[in-house]
Amino acid sequence: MLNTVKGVKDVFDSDLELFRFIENTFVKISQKFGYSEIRTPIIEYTELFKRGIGETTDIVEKEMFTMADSKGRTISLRPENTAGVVRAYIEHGLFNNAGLSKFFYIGPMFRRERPQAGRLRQFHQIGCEVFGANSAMLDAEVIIYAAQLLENLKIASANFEIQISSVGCENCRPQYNKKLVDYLTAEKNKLCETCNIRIYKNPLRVLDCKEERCQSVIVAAPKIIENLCDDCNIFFEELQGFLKIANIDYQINKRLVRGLDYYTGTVFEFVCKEGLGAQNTILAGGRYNNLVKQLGGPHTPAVGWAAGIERLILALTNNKSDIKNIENPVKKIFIVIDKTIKKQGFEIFCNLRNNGIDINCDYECKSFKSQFRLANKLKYRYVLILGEEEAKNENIKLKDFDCGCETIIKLSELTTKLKNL
RNA sequence: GUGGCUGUAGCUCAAUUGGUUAGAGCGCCAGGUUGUGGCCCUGGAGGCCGGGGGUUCAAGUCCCCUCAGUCACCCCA
Repeated sequence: MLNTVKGVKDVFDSDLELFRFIENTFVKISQKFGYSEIRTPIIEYTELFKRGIGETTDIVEKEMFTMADSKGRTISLRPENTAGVVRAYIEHGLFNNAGLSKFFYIGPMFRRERPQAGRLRQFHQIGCEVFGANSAMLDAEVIIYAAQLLENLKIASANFEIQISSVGCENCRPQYNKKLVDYLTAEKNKLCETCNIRIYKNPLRVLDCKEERCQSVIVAAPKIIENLCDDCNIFFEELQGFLKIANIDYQINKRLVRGLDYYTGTVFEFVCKEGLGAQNTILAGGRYNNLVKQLGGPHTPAVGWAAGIERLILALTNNKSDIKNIENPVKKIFIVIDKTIKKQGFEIFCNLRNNGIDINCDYECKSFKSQFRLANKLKYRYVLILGEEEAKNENIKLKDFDCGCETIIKLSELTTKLKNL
């Protein structure tokens, strides 16, 4: 039997309802916050991700789906969307537009990882990117925007924690990096194997290690947040002030590290407290002031975040009572047609639909019993009955399943009667 | 990429120490008189027991490989 590719999923029925609920909610809030949608291609030249995300990151090093096109250039399925949006921003000269560029996006991303709870090879993200301002006020707004999204998705704030930090800028990060590497090198025999490699490859990530033996070293390690330059310190203080004004509860996580190279300054994560297993970050992002320039555009400060739709679904199906808030369209009219008068039946069916009535039937004109059973199973409330008698008398019977009562309606009055139900 | 657990009808699961035509519940389809749902009865369809190889007189059951799912590591949304 043919089945789906490993780590990907078909989405339908109630899962799809949840997808739509999240996407629709996100679009609504995005408009409120002044964001406009951008849709970039799912494939990009591999080089974009190498230069954007960082050549030594795990994502680029071993998780991308990459293939050669017929002319020998390599293209990859996007593993995230920031690089693509930045590329579009530069390619279309959007930096010439007045004011900020505020984008939101929705779409599939691809990463070749071993699937597990909250982690798929094709997963879906919603996210945003804002270009053109280096401002703590903006960073605060971006976090408020995310918090409001979760609130509207009915994910209780008690269920997640907002962690913030700063990873410094081009002025303070190199100095800190050196300090950290010196410290880690001195303590290297206390560290686990992978961390010993990390010291040289990506020292910041050591701080994120969960190995027992590394913990004592990590606790005493110099923290970037305590080694920021004046500008970064002021910026981070300012951000916290704005968050307080907006009544956003947050925690400073001194060990917060993002896995993508492009982050500078503010970073944050929304971490779910329970129910998501090991993959408990539902939303994450930060500032990346150098990426636009690095990819060939003018120096343009920027900030953004992304959230995994599948993880949001896990988070919101945790407290099941809240899912009821998703409105289901009420199914109303089902028409039962006698098989001897299919033609009249089909004509009435089409007319009603053309007149804006939501109507369904079984298309096979099976036994009345069977048609009624189907209408009931599909949760219709009203059933129109078109039998030989009704057809002869130019009328039709309407049955209300709720009360079981039936009324006869003249065909000429049918549409208006149904509209008033 | 590494490790643990799992893999029997559409779904949730049974199947004694290896032993005949692999079962149940739910779901699906049909019928329970002549044109009527929900409850209830009756009947029916539907399984290469994930795939391949091996041990055995005999394998859903034991062994190996493989694929998939799942959880964790790792990484990240």
